[in-house]
Amino acid sequence: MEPDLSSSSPHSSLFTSLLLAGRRIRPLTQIHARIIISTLHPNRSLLTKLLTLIISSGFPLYARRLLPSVPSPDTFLFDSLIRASSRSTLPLHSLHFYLLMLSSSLRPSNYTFTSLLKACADLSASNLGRILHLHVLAAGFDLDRFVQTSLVVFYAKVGNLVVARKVFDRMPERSVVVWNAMISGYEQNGRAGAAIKLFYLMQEEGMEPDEATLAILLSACSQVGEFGLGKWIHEHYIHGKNSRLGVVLGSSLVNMYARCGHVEKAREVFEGLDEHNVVSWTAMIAGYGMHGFAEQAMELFKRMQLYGPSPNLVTFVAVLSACAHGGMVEQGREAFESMKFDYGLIPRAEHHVCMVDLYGRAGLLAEAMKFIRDQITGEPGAAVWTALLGACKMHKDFNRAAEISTKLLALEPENPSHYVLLSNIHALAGKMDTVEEIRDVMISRGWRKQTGYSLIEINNVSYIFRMGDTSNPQTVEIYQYLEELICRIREAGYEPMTDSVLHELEEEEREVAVRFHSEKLALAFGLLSTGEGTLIRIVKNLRICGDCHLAIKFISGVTGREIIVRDKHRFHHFRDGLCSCQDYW
DNA sequence: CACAAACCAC
Repeated sequence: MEPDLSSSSPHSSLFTSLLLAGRRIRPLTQIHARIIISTLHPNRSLLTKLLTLIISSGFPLYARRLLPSVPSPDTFLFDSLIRASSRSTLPLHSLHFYLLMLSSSLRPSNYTFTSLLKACADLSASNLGRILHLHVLAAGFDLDRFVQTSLVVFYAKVGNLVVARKVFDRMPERSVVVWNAMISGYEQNGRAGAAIKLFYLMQEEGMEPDEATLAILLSACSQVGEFGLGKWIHEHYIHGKNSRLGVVLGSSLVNMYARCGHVEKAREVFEGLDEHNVVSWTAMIAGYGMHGFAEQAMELFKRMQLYGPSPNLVTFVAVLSACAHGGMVEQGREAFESMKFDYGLIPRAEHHVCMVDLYGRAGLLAEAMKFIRDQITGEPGAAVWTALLGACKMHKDFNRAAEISTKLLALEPENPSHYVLLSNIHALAGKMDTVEEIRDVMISRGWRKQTGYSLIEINNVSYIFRMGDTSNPQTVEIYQYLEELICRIREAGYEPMTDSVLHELEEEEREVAVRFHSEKLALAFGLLSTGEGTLIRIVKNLRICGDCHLAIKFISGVTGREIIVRDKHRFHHFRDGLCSCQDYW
């Protein structure tokens, strides 16, 4: 008898049950039982659907046991299993199905490779993906647009931007999706400038950006503080197109405004959204947190708990770090307990780091140690020790610092930033011989310190300053004005903090006096170029140094200007001689 | 016959 697919057939009723069951393992096992006891011939497409759903519900091993019962397996069966695995929480199983597919002498299709490459991308399985690239070539799918796009995504995700770009450049036709993949690849790997440059190329080639392009670009703007472009995207593409602002772009905008220093504008966009989800709430809370506005962050978090969606792990990173930066120890502790007991979330390493930071910044170093002992199962990660070491530096607890740095260097002996931190601590302790030793080690390993720069935007034009910079046409005036400012703040009580700062290897070259640090130059230029009362915004790529922080506090006092500096970690709002970070950073 | 690639918060 021909299989009857009309609504009365038993196969069809099983199919309907499968669709109803969805990705829930219990109803799926019941359907499996019905198939076994029914007198029907096993039906391949029915079993394909069943196995796919079983994998999607997280039981790939169950599916593997069932697989031999599928009659005359075909490419579509394996493609479905590979695809379901690649999107599951256990993407590695897709490789197992691929090997079974090959050993069944079935030819892979272009669909096979898109899923496999996605699995490799998500697993950061760089070698495996490269081998699969060879399989793509051997199977003759290297000209398939979908496969090429997957290759771009894969190479970008594992950080091999050169090869990703090579595949991208060789594509005869590029969809908006592959443009987005390549731009996103740069952005994800910290190459925001390259991402923005590729977007300009995309425009030149007449390719229209879509929502995803804009979301990626807004992230790139956030990363480097390119407020001009971010604002232009908002006005030109989002506002200008008169389309309603969805929650995805809305969250990107909230993040962009906050990370470019416009936290009130971020709030305005947030309030204007028709729809809020956990991402938009989290973006706004994180925005307040990074500016040191812990009260506003906590107020919003309370509102979210009352009227918004359930906070997730990322929300708690934002909440805990806001508490840490605002010195709100008790509220942070409560939030951490609430996360576990009210929301059933299991804290991860990043939450532990926030808690250590919370106690550490507040000077409760013993409490931080106790937290590590009691709350962290297994060996704490390097990030936890880094946070604690930072706290030791802040509170000048050199004995504890020595103990912790031993653990840290044992865990990650090849991380240059640990050596920078250690060198700074020894400099603070006045152990200049050790500072020299550490510096020699860094030089011998060929570790180069990042050079610092500061960006300032005036009348929609960005200006960049490096230490001791003389490239600006107004250099003479800038340096003169800076000297004058320093005289004025010295009269107000400022004392340069040269000794410790000169040894901060991460900061600008120590050969150059602290007074020519890039943020001071940018600030002097900003004050000269703008009128009385204008807010000054500066973006710095590294952390602001202690001396610049002190000097800018005084400058905000003597000039009556409000100054916002974004450094590598957070924002500093200087006003009337004080900073929003409360000297905690 | 069907199935594919990019997209916001730390």
